[in-house]
Amino acid sequence: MNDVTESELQRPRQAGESNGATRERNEREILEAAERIFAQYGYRGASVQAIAEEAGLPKSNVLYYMGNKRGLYVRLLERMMARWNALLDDISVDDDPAEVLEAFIRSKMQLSRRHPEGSRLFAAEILGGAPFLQDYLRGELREWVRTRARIFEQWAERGLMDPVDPVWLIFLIWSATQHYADFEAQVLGITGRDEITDADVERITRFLTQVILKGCGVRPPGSGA
Amino acid sequence: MNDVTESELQRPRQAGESNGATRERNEREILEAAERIFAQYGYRGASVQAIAEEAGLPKSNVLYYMGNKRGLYVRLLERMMARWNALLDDISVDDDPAEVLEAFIRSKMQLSRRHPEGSRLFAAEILGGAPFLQDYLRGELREWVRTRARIFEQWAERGLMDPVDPVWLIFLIWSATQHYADFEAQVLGITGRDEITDADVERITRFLTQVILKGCGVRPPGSGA
DNA sequence: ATTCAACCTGACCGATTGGTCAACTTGCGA
DNA sequence: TCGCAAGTTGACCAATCGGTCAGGTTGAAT
Repeated sequence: MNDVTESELQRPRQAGESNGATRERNEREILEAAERIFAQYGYRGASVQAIAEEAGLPKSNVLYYMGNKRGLYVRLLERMMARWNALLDDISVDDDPAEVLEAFIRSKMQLSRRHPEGSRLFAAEILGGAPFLQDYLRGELREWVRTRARIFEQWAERGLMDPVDPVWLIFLIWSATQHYADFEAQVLGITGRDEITDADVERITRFLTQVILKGCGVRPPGSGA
Repeated sequence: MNDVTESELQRPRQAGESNGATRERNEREILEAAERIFAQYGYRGASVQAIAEEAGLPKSNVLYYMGNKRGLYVRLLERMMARWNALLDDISVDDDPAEVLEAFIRSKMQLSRRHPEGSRLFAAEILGGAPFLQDYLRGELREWVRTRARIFEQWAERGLMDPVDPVWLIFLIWSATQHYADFEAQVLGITGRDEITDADVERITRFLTQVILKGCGVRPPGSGA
């Protein structure tokens, strides 16, 4: 139909308002609310009405900004994928395995901690068979895993770590770090706490780093070449 | 109202049928179908209609047997809890840590493999904040974890393993083993396979056993006292 | 003062939701 | 042959679903 970018370039375009500020603010609040609701109930279980109430807006207004439920959901998934893709973006065979693995565990933990709803949204999508993420899993993410796996293998060849299957090692780290966001209710229920503190996250990070590094025969950082 | 057990004892009770066989068969098929649907869509996202179609029965028939959606869901959760409770039911401080940990990892992997839908159902429930499982998590399951954790601690005191936090160790094993059922779509998408075979499960089990045991300083089985 | 795009929203739509109910069939025991 | 509980199911209900739309308000630019 009409190319938005072009028409925006042709004319100043924003009237009836002091900027794109209203849109920006409302969209942000809708996205936040939707992330919570979708994470809690899944795609089908979440209703636009519930998202609207969470955002403190009429349902019509939510649909005005987001078009439809499906588009809103996909937009949230893409936002989360972008956050994930930014992780461990540049590692090389010449890096120190211990440092890289620790950085991976740490940044993954922080991603789950900073965006627990996004993390749960992702988990719910995959739990349901990943109907919207098939292409991403079989494309971008597969490549991401492959390149890292190759580096792990080379480390093993150089004797810097045990010859464990690198893909399953990545899955192990993924699952362990994901757990504290996705199954927060379980962790809290069993430990008897009422929230996970920053100190907890730090302890968990250290625990996972220690066990996983030792478990695949990587010497801890700073123990020389 | 009426005590079913008593009236069943007073009279043969089953008429209009050759046994309780019809009920048994239909209930089994409904439970199977419901497990799949609830696992895929979550409690809210699943519809009784969808469950009925999956079971090949009219919606009315499903409700005739199960009463209502909520009861059906709770029944499935309880069935899965019973399976979980049967796990690692009797361990002692005097057992070999390596053997116990390997048995734990192995039986947990097999539980997830044998009942992938039940496993995903459980995961979806917890992901949504465990609205139906609060009591279980804060009660039975907490005790289960505590008693095992105490044994791990004693092993550490005896120098049979590193002094790692036993609760987080249990969570690590839980999350790693759970992953292959819950995020099967992700594992398949990334590895490029179209199913997880028994051989895969065996390899993953060995990988996890090796890394986790080594990671917390447990000597592999058979290396003597 | 007029214009106009952005913003806002109640009313409404057909479809689907969980659940009820009454009428029906089935088939063994007496 | 008849009684009777178990089993079966289509019709129906109010509530909610995702989505549309017409008719409004707002406010900077002209």
